Amino acid sequence: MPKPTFFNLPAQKRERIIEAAIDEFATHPFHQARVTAIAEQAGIAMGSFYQYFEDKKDLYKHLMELLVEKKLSYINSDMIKNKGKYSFFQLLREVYLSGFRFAKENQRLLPIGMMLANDKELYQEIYGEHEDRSAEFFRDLLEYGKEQGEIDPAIDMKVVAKLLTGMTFSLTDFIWEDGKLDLDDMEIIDKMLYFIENGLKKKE
Amino acid sequence: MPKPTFFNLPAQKRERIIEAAIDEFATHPFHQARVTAIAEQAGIAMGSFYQYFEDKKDLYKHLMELLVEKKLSYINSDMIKNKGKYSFFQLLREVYLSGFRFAKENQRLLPIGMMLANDKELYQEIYGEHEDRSAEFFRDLLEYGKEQGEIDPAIDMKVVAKLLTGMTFSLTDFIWEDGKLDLDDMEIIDKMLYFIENGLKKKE
Amino acid sequence: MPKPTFFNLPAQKRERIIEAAIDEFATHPFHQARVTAIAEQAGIAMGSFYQYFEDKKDLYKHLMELLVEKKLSYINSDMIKNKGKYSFFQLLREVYLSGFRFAKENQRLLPIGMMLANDKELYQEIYGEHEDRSAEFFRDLLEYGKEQGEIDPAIDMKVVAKLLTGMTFSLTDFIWEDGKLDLDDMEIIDKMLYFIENGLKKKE
Amino acid sequence: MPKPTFFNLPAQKRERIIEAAIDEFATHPFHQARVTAIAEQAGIAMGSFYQYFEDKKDLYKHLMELLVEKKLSYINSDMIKNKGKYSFFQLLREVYLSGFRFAKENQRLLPIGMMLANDKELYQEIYGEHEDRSAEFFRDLLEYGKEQGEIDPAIDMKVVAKLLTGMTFSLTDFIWEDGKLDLDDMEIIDKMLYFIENGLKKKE
DNA sequence: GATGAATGAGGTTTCATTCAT
DNA sequence: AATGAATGAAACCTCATTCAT
Repeated sequence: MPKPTFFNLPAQKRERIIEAAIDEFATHPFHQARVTAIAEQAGIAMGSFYQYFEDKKDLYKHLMELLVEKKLSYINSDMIKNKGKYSFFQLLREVYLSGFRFAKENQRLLPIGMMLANDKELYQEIYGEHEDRSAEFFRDLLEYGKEQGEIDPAIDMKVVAKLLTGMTFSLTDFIWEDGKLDLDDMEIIDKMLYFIENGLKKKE
Repeated sequence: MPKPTFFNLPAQKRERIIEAAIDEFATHPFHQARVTAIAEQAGIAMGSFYQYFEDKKDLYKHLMELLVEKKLSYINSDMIKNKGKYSFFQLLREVYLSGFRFAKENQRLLPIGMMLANDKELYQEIYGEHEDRSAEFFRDLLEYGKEQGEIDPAIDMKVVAKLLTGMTFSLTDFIWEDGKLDLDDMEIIDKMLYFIENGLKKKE
Repeated sequence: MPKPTFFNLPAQKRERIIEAAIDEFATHPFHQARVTAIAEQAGIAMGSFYQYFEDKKDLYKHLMELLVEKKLSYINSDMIKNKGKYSFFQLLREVYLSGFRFAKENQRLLPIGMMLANDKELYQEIYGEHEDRSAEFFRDLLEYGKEQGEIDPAIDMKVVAKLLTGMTFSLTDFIWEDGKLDLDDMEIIDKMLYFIENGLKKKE
Repeated sequence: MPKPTFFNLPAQKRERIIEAAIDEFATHPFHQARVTAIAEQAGIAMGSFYQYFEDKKDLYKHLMELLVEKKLSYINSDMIKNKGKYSFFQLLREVYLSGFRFAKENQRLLPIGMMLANDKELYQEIYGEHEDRSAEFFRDLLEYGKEQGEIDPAIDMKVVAKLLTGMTFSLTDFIWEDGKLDLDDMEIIDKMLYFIENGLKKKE
């Protein structure tokens, strides 16, 4: 929760600060990231920084919120809201697709999330104890697929929810290690789904 | 590479140092880990540390090598060497099983690998540019499965290799977040393989 | 000296500022006291503060003057003015009594004076080089007592003046450490004077 | 409690540090005193300071202990131990005399104690809640005087103990404001005691 | 006159690494 | 080879004061 001062800032300046922060946090793990560098790069005085934010962590948390918000905006929420009209596999495709699109268009942001994911101590401070949101999301989705009778009942929901989560990370990795793959978005997603679909769908 | 002095140390002392290092690196990201803490915990003088290692990173690299070595020792290498006698899915099962066993018996080590995986800067310094060993390994394995005619030819090797890698991370996560799953080892692995097998195997 | 702006302020606002200042200076030594805290508590903007006062010290000095003024108002000035009609010991009693009453009714203010008394650097800046007003006051009083023939001529004026001063501090301390003494005002004063009187009065 | 490192230092260096600390703390209230200044003046690196002391407060506490220790060494402990052989007033004289001697020979140290006495917050952190040691000491002494039948029974012990304490402060003040008094030590003490003795002694 | 953002010097503390014994 | 003290570059953060509206 940045201080009110921050939100009263002219949008342009606010943006400059956020950009600078992203640059720094994307290239350095939290404890290695320097407030000084951010202030400098944003063109503000050290003192001003602390007029906007409680401290380094405060800015970091804010950044995380922005990212989540941004990521959510990539999901075709129409589709999700009207679940009923779509098959489980269509929905899954949409989810992966949006994740992929987001990652592709915001490559700079990827490391930040990745780093946080691995600094458990920090992660807890920010999101509290509560468990992996991603896995939870997939479990709901799977549950839906089951209800629709699209999923092989022999499948273990818990295990697969976790696996699907792991796969999104793999997806991100493709982009991160960029250039090593010459397929276009749809293709990757479809190849992936082909595999998943076969793995999950009800056998007749 | 640690200095010769290190290897001349009585095994017991060497071990104490390694243990101390593991403790520290398992609980703190590289830059946050303190050499002082390691030396203290190992019961050696600060000065001695630098008689054994070039610097902090030197010790870290060494640690990584030890871990890889240890992990490899968990693989039923017999099976792998005599690939020919086994089906692709049997081999895959063996791979996951050994990975799982290692993780379960060395929970303390998991965070270290995880953290490294996400500090790309550090990762490169240690492993150079060369790409993900894990994915490479799976691609070889998949290739073998294809040759054996066990895998659906419509499957994209590159993509799936990456996915299989991602899944091993998910596996590790199960253990890390410990206690949240009430299945025993085999069961988890088998549920996972059931999904994978359906996804990959040749349709008739 | 506060700027004219300050004195043009509506009395109520002026008071709010003074109260806030007292609160801050009573709980923190001068250098530790924060202008920000005062402004905040008084409900004025940081910038306004500097429209009223030259700087932190300016406000502080002003505060001191107010306190002295307030303290003086506790003395039964009638009695002092008409010295001639009273015995030295009656006057002394009056002096201690008024000091005590002031302290008791303005406990909040005590620490401020105490702190200043011990920050010589600050003290000088405020009161200049000139010596302890309190001791001076007592010396005059003693002189009077001597003239009246009430005081043992063997007594050294300078020394005792200082001692009487020290005693007023002790008095203040009683109140500060509040509750540790179960006598009422008069009683304390009288017990104290009993001692002093015996110490000073002319032997026959 | 400075770190062991500090006590392992060559006496000379240790002393240089202590001297530097005294210089700084004698001229600035605790929060205003700068570690940098101390290190510089002592001729050690900033880092070294923190190898010797936990932090600024750690050094400060240590200093206080040294001072108390030093002050105690000024008391003619023989006399105190063999109370029985001396009259109350002789003992009192000894106490004031030693306090005076200490103050006179360690003028530099006086402000430190004074400042601490008025930073209640700090005082508590160092000496805990427990009440004024000085007053306690005098109460014991007075009790002794009473038992010996030397003190006017009408005297209130609590009140006078506090007053005697206040007087020691006055004494210190004489020295602090140095040069303003042209009597020699004994004389001051004796003049003071003359007053006190008359105040306290049993009337016949 | 009022506001509140902007500034930046300055302070404490941490820690990897070097040095001298 | 072992020790442990010495070093000093940063890093974060605070706050009195100035500035621009």
